[in-house]
Amino acid sequence: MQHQKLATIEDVAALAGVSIATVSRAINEPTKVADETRRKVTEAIARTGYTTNAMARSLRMRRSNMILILAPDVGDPNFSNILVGLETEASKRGYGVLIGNTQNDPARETDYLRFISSNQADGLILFTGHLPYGFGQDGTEGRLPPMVAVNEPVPNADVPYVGVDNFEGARIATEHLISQGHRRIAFVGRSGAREVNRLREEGYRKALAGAGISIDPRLIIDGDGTTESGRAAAELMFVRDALPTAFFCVNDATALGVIISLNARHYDLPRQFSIMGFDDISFSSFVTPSLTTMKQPRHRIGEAAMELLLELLAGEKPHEQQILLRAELIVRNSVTRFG
Amino acid sequence: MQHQKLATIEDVAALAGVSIATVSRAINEPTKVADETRRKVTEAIARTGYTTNAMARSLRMRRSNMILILAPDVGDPNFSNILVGLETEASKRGYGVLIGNTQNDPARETDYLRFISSNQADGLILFTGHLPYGFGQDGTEGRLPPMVAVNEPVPNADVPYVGVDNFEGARIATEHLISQGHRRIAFVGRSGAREVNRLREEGYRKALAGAGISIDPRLIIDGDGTTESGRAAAELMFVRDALPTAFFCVNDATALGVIISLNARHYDLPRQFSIMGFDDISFSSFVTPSLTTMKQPRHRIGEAAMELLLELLAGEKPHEQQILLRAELIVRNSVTRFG
DNA sequence: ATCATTCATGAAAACCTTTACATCATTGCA
DNA sequence: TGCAATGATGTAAAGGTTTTCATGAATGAT
Repeated sequence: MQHQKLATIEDVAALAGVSIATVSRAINEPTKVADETRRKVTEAIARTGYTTNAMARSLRMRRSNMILILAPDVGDPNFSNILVGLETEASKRGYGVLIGNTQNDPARETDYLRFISSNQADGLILFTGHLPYGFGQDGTEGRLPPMVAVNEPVPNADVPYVGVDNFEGARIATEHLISQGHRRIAFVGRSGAREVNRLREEGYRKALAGAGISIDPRLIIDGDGTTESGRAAAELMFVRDALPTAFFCVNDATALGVIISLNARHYDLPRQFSIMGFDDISFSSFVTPSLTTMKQPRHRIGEAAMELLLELLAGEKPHEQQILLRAELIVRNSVTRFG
Repeated sequence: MQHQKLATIEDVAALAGVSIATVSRAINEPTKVADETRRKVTEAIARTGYTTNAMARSLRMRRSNMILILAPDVGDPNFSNILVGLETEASKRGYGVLIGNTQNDPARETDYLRFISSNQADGLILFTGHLPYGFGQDGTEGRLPPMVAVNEPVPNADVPYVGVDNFEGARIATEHLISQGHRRIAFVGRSGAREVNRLREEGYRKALAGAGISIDPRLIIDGDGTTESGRAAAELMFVRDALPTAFFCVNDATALGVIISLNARHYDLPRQFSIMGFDDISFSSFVTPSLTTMKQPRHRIGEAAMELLLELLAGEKPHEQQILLRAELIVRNSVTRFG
């Protein structure tokens, strides 16, 4: 350990000729200390290069000023942009962020809980859509640490949630297609398992109902949100021979799959088919045709979630149990007028 | 603070009828304790739900088992994939990772150093390409904490480095173009500032020299690695009217810009121009034409860097001061035979 | 002048571990 | 049997803060 011994609060106290209590106060509650003493302390700190030992402080105060972020896939671009918002807000308030990549592995989820139970983290941001395995079981219910769910809500547990308004966004997206004259609109990416997909499907249905368009079940295709599932879904439509004039895809990754499939079949996009995505991930503007989609305010989502969590940590009752941010329609080239 | 008071080592000791020292040993050095006592302790731990307080332990042991990762842009896809490797390896060895988004802001970099100086992190992974502002100045040189640079080497400081072999990768990429019959090959993305760009340009030059092709300075264009810079570079070539048959781009983002520009001018790719990238970021396979590129072993880079850092922390001399991993040629559709 | 407040400071406890050292019992060997 | 060596456990110190409570000085009011 090359790290030579660091100055402690005692060194500062000695140099300033005061007690350690005074030094501590001079740092944390400057008004409670006489001007002159404060000056001496400040100088002593500068001279010794003192910086307070976070471990000792955390031990004493029983809080670490750390937030644990649990995500199934840290590499996911949708995640990493929200992370920026989370980190920005946390660091602004003096908190650090610890990240845990769970890969949906129960063992890893449980393992990460040690950060909470050992006081290494004060709160939790959850991207997983469920309580970490090991929580909420065996009556430990009451002990849940402060936490906020992002992106995927947590069913059957009242965990505050921050995310985009999927229902409303999907409705707007579908209405945009309708406004362009489309009436046979497919929904690609139905899923019983994922809440997000379900909400987007609801929005889609709502828009169609609102326009008096009846739903053709053959135009609703399952998918898990991957590019591959989008490709497969498009292929399936050709097999079934029930074709839409527009595809509303549950997310951009899926939309990309649809585009790849249609391009491979040498259709002229968007003249022959319109495609609408959801998310606005980075490459959506680069695909050909560039993707018309609903943009998630990712940075803002991260900020809002962290704000909410910090409120919780401060002991305040959260303003609201759920914050839904609006998605914004981004018009590019993949949707065009029909008829 | 709903968190009811947690069990301490004393509670366990009392329940097991032993001293706290014995409990500590039973946990950390099980062999040093009699079988029977160990059993009693284990049971007491289970009964109390005890988990050791990381703060107290860290305070005492003067190490936090945390690694701080400093990156200019946490949202960057190239970063986030390496992060997965870093995190995987760290968590395997019982370390947590703390992330700091510096945005190249000196103030933020300095701020993050408090994690190091306050013992909240034992080591540092650096993506920034330079020592954090506030380090290495004023003779504090000797105090540098254990750290490893990733992606961007740190000039003028012997910081161990892990990254892809940019020179060799660029050479292989360029040779691939040459092998396809290209002789007028542009290099897009020269930069005086970025070491990575410089190395890739060197590899490019080496390959041309090796094939006895003289370099046309008009085919070497500046760029900062963004998609926009790629677009601008392509446009510039048309203005200059010195056209290549193939573009070797310093990275995939740049290549994408070139493709966008050429597509906009309605060239038939790859028939009229070949494009080669570097990095293999996620959307490279989805662009039209899909991008032939050099794939960075991102996950492996993360793992190797973390391994190296943990070795350093364990006090071992690192095997090597620099680990260069090979980039792999990924052949897709953007490069085709010329002539 | 007296007394109650207020203000600035200090002493010491508490936060929860790990570990050096001491103690005592047991074992092994001559 | 006697003594050294080994093994298991306990006591107490140390790690560096924050904060309660006590103390004493200074201020203000009567």
